[in-house]
Formats: sequence, C-alpha cells, structure tokens
Amino acid sequence: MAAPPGGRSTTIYDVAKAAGVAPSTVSRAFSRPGRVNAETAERIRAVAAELGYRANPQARALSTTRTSMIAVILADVTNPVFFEVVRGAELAAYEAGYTMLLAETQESAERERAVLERALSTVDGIVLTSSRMSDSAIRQIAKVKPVIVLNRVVTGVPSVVTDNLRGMRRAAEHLGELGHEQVCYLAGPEASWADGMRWRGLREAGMELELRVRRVGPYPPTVNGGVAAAAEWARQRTSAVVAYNDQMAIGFMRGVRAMGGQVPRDVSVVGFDNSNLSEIVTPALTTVASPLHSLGVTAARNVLAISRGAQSRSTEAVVLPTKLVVRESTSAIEA
Amino acid sequence: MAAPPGGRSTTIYDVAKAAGVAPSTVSRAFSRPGRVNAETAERIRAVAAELGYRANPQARALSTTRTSMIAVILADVTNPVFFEVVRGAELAAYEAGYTMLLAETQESAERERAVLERALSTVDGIVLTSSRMSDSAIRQIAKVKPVIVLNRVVTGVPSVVTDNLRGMRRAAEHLGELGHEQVCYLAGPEASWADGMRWRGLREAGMELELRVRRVGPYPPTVNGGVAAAAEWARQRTSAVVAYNDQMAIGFMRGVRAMGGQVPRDVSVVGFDNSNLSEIVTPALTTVASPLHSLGVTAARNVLAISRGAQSRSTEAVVLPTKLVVRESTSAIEA
DNA sequence: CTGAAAGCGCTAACAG
DNA sequence: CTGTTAGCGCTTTCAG
Repeated sequence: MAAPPGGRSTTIYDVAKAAGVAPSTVSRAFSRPGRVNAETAERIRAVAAELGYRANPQARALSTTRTSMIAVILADVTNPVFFEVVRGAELAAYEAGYTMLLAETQESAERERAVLERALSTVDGIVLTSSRMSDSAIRQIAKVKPVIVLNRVVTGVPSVVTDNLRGMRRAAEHLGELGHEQVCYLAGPEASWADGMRWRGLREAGMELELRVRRVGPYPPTVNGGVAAAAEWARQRTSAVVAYNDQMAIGFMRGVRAMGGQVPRDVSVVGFDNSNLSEIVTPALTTVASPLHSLGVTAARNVLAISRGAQSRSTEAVVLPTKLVVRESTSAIEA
Repeated sequence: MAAPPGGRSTTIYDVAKAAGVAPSTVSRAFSRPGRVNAETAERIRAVAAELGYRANPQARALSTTRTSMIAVILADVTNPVFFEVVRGAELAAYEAGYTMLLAETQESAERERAVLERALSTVDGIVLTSSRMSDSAIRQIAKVKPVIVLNRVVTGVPSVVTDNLRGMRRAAEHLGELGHEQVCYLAGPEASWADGMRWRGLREAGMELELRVRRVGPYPPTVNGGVAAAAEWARQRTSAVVAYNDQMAIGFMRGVRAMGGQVPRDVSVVGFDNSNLSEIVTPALTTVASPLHSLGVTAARNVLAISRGAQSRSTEAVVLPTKLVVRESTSAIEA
C-alpha cells in the first residue's frame, strides 16, 4: 500500500510501446515539443499521463549533463544571516527556471566533503557559503562544477563578497561623529576571511579618523562568543565596540547587562550583517547591513551563468555595498 | 581557469585504462573492496586518486536505484519551527550514512511540484513537511518513492505527527488550574490538519473541564496573523487565549501591547510548538512543546526504513507526545 | 578473483 | 517528422 522500495516505475519505453512510436519520439515530445507532429505529441502526452509516466531527470542528466538544479551549501540552516541569502538565491534560481537545493554541513569539513561528493553530480552549480574547506579543495571542486564562493576570496574561483572595508569605515565614521575616540573590535573566527577584512577595515579607518582601535578575541561568531568577549573587554573598557557580527554584538550586550552595565549609556555597540535579530533585540542594534539578499541573487545568477558557459567568467570577486543602519545601541559620548 | 561548463571529468574507464584492469574491476574496487585482490585494489585506488577520479553517484543510482540521499521538503526555511525538525532529520540521516538535502517551496503548491519533480529521482526518500499538495497528489508521489508526511495524516501514506489532542488538553488544564473560565482559540490556516486537531483538542478539553471555548480566525500562522487575531479578540475579550502556534501567540501579545494591554495581567496566552522564539520574547511564552527533534529523527528513520524495504510499513500515523512548558505569559486570574 | 557483455532511462546524431 | 543506433558512467550478471 505504501511506497515501493524497488518498484520500477514507468519508463519512456513503456510509453513508446503503448503509444506505438519510437522511444526517441517520446523523448522529443517532452523536450522539444516543436519537433514532433502535434497530434502524435498529443497522443503521447495522453498515454504518458495515463501510465503515470514521470521523466527521470537524473537519467536525462547523464546524457545532457544538466539537471536544472543548483545547490547552496551552508554551515547552519539555523543561522539567521543565511535567511536572506537563501531567499535571494532561491529567487534567482526560480526566475531562471532552476530549482535550488540546500545542504547543511554542521560546521564540519568532513560533512561538507560528504555532501559535496554526493550532491555534486546532481546539480549544475554550487554556491559555497561559509565553507570550511581549504582553498585548494575548493579549487578542486570548481574544476569539476561551476562554483561561486560567498564572502571569501579563493584565487581562481569566482566569488561575491560584502564590502567589508567600506562597511567598517562607515561604522568608524559613525562612532567618530558621536564623539568616540576609542573602539574595541570583537574578533570572530581567526581563519575567517571576512574577519580579516573587517578588522583591517576598522583599523585602517581608525588611523585616518584618529580613533584608537584595539581588539579582543578571537571568539566564536555566536551569541555566547559575544558574552565571552564582553568579559575580556571589561578588563580594559572602551566607550565603543564593533563586533564581527550581529550575534556577537547581541551576546556582548547581554554580557554587559549581566555585569550591570547599560547599552548604549556605558558603551555603544555596532554589529555587522543586519540579520533579522538586530531589530528584535533590546536595545535594537546599530549595525552594518550586509547585502544579504543581493549576495544570494548574485551568487545564484553567476553560478548559472557559468554553468551556461558564460565567457568572461572573471575571477575577480564581485563586491557588493553595505549600508549602515543606525538604531538604538549607539549614542553620543557624554562630555 | 574557472569551472568547465561541460568539462568531462574522469570516469571509471580512464581509471581502468590507466590501471590496466577492466572497468568492472574498478567498480568493484570501490563498491565491494572484499571481492578484489588487495594489491589490485590498492593500485586502482592510487591511480584513481592521482587522476582525481570522483564517482558519479547519479550514474551509479541509475543501476542501483539508491543515492544515499533523502530530501526534506519544507515551506519556509526561515520558520524557526523547522529548525529542530531539520536538525533531527539530518542527525538520523547522518547516522545512517545518508546525506540530507533541503528544498523550500515558498508555500506554493506549484513550486512544491517542481521541486519534487526534479528532486524525486535524486533521493531515496522524501520527508514532506507542511505540504500544500492534495492528499491524492501525495499518495501519487508515495507510490514512486518512500514518503513520510509530517504533522498531517494522509490515508495510505505513513506519517508522524504531534499529539495535538493531548497537547491542547494540557493547555486547557493549565488554564483551568489558574482559574480561567473562558478561552479563545486563535485559529491558523483553515486547510491545515494540525489546526483542525488543535481546535478539536481544545474544544473537547473545554467541555470536560467546563471551560467556555470560542475561536477567532482563521489567520495566517505568522506573527502578523497573531496581530490581526488580537484585533478580533479585542471585540469580545476572554481572560485567556491559546494560539495555533508560537508565532501567532507572539503576534497576539504584540497586538495586545499595542492596544495598551499587558500580558499576562490582562490576558494569559499559550502558544504551540515551543520554537526557539518562545523563550526569547518578552514575556517568555508559555507553550505546548511539539516534539520537534523527534519528529525529524523519526521521520527520517522511517523513510529510510521504507527505502530499505521495511516490511511492516504500517500506515498508522506515529504520534509523538507533547509537553507543556510554563513560562511567563500565563498567570492566575485575579478574584 | 577478473574480464566481457548487457543494461539502468534518457538523449543525440544520423538516416530516411 | 520519425525511426535507428549509439552512448552518458556505473553496476551487474555470467563466464572463465
């Protein structure tokens, strides 16, 4: 009554026989309706419908090498930062007539390999988000299938990234305008390309704007990481703090509150990403908005373009602009 | 330099030739290492590694009909209710040596069909969450591939569901103990099986416990839906409210606050699911906890069991127990 | 233990 | 417009 484990389903041959035509004709009736007699096509459709025929896309892929699917690989489906990215990618895929699949790696390189190994052949392209793999492993994959890397630069592999430098600069300017003279960076994962860029961006801006900059960390890019960072920061306070991302900023605020402090009265805090949490939290978080949606759209479009044989698949990273969103977690310094 | 759109990758034949053996031997060396001379196998592995050979799971699937992947289809990856379900399913899949793929349908039946059409042949089984398809369409799919339906009962298709009846009963008991004599149900989507069960559970419990029960709605099962429900509720207030799910409960609280009311002083509210939002929100939400994680684990395990030819794939729904989690949004009624 | 041959379901190239 | 003939990359008989 339920599902047949090995139930052989209707094939193109069954339909061909039932309709009294050659298999290739059936195939054509589905893939190039124009190239087949209207009546014949109609009959074939009818027979197919009656027999409950469903094309097997994977078998088709074996000869066409196209599956009309792309995969987005991410470390953690639960991380709100990915929501808009996924939405964007799905939108772009849908518009192009593709289906987007998602695979989670649980932050594990081993799992990422396993996923890739299996999913690779079922899709026409891959968007790699927060990959744990080495640059060379990624290059390896990119040799086999179109790959776009998100928020990381891997030589030889096309990528699309957030403009971390300018984003951090805006954060620094904002703090400067509010009268802050020192700022502490709460560092995220050491190995992270984004962390490197954000720290560099803040440092460079600090030099120009005469803002004293120091850093604590690295910490995991999570709420708990932020709490931990608060403890370290407390040993040598600054009037302002910029976190690697929103989650850390939120954790930091929680940590400050736990120590009896208040945000922004005692310390101004700026996050990064503008994930959906940043406006839910109290006080609402001032943050550098990453172009999450466009990141997803662009990545998906580009991977499809490559898959369709785009010529100038330059290896230059596409960099997308950020925007500072001022909310309640930052305030002018008291004289 | 980048990815080859049509770059033919190393096949089993290349390896066979390079290693000086028959293709079938290479195949065996990978799938049944025991059945091939140890040295030969070693040599083959070496050659394969050197050539960067990667098996094509889809081609393999064509003859074996197994891909070692399962798919979980859901309406909205962004919905926190699914987080634990996905986690559970992924865990069960991983433990069984399978890879889990996720596909989003954006609440659209059309998209759901498209996804299924394409993904169906690339996986060994499907877990259908919040499906928009008709019972018969689902039965159709289940005829072709192992399917488990989550939180919905479709005759002839195995499913695993939350014990909505008992869950609602517990909610009612809790409210009764607090002295409430009337409760309003904020209805979710009309077509939803879960909504039907929850409403029925509350009504039945109400009769036994002498709790006057009424309902408003239906509304979309979202925060905004809850806000809307609050407006309708306000026209004829009750001292307690039970929402179809947490999101609606949260929206309801927001609505009440906007009208100048306070929770739980003016109205006690109970949610359903215990999604991760329920403890973040203020006041923290009293809610009926769905067995989210187990739902995912059980669904994945069962779909795999069927796929491996489980015999007694009974069509009875597996029902998993709920648990009432009391937080701050409910309080005793003032005399 | 290993090779040869056939075939999974579908498309593509070539004749008619 | 349609039939025939080869394969796509891999596994699986069936011999040896």
